[in-house]
Amino acid sequence: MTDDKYAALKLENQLCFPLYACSKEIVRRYKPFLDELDLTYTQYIAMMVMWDNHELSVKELGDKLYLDSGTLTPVLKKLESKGYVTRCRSKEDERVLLVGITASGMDLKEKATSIPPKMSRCLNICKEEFTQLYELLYKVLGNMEAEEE
Amino acid sequence: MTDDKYAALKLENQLCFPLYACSKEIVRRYKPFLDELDLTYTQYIAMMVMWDNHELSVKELGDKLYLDSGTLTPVLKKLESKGYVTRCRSKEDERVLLVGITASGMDLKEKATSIPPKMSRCLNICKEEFTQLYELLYKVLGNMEAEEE
DNA sequence: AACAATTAAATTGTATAAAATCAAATTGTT
DNA sequence: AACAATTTGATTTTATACAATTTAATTGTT
Repeated sequence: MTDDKYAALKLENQLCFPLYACSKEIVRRYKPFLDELDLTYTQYIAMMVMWDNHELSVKELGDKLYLDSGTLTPVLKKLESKGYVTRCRSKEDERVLLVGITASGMDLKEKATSIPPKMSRCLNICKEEFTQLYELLYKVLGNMEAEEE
Repeated sequence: MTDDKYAALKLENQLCFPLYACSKEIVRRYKPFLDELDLTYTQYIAMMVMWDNHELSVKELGDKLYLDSGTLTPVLKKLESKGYVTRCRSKEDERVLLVGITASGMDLKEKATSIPPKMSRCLNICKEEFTQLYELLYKVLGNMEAEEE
């Protein structure tokens, strides 16, 4: 019964499903912590990139986050309305919209330092498992990107 | 610089991010295959459960898929409109909405058998890595569920 | 210089997701 | 039986996501 012709169509034999479920669950666990900063998960990972890069284009941000302008435009407008980032066209190329971090946005980084340790406790996995999972996920991501050739 | 006080806030040191990105990318890879069946990814995993269970409540379906009625109600109405499932209240308990699979819904299973092998090629990972990743993901899911106590 | 091709964002439309609230039905307690 | 508490699904609201289209700007070619 486990190797019938339909075995590959069972939910419990999928890799995509635990990935999908795990991703959603983790985002859900972040919510109470992120609520304290008044950030959503998408806004949080966007801010993470901004904390490290200070200024970059929507395109560059999208490449790092695997998100396109359809998703990023409203997220960035929200972050702008909260005063964490600025949005202005590049002088060199008017097509490019440069996203810059504000002083207030940099201040938020300090408050955010409490989040990673809280989430670590939530995941409750050891260092070896973290590394294994991390490497496998980036390998799969790499495989898929390579496929686009 | 890698172990400064902000290291844990870098995107490349997160586990959540490759999980989130990987999940989205995989769902995106499914799209062209699922388009042939006129199913979205969420509809596809819902059908997977239906192919195996034939009839169950929205609650039971939600428990299996980690989704609540807010997400499932529109998905199931769509699947009903396509003629793949039926939706009717339980005679024993009128609060319960039973989802049942139709003959047309079962027929779809045959067409869907082509999908798993296509996705396998897309992921391009060996059996050992598949198993490792699978087990790590279910372990994390289990840890998070256990935490709810 | 003229203009086709390309590129970057924004917009539009469809489908998720999750939290919060609501309504109806059922169960437990007295 | 009366009624409070619980359970189930639907609805509403907010925020993603992504495909497809549009607009504006830039680049490449002749």
